[in-house]
Amino acid sequence: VTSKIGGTVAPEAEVPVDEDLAARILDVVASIPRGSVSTYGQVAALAGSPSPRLAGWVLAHLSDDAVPWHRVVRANGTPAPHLVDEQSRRLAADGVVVTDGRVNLRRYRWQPDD
DNA sequence: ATCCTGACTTGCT
DNA sequence: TAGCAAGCCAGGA
Repeated sequence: VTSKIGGTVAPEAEVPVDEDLAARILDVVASIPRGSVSTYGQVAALAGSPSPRLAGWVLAHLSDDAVPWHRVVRANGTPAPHLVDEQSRRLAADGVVVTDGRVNLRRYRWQPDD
């Protein structure tokens, strides 16, 4: 399987362990273009993560300034409760409209094929 | 070892 | 539209 992040990836061929997996997750998030958003599930799928929770965990613990974590929301378009404020501001700065703490995914969802 | 919690999803009621 | 349960992974008590 090919990933547009930076090379080829084998989701099921080999056991993707923490570091590589975490790195892939961060890469995926880092590749989300400004003005678009993605979901934990989508990020997990693209990175080959077995669980969306892991994507959340990685962002919560291993993200740095180079990672636009604010472009990742939950499957229903709502940010996690404790960061709705900050995230909403950052998204607004990206040009993403957030109404009632919610993003219209049908409109802003990231299509890796762009 | 068990139970609980957390930047989650999906499916079924 | 809303609530609930089951899966899922990492960590802490």
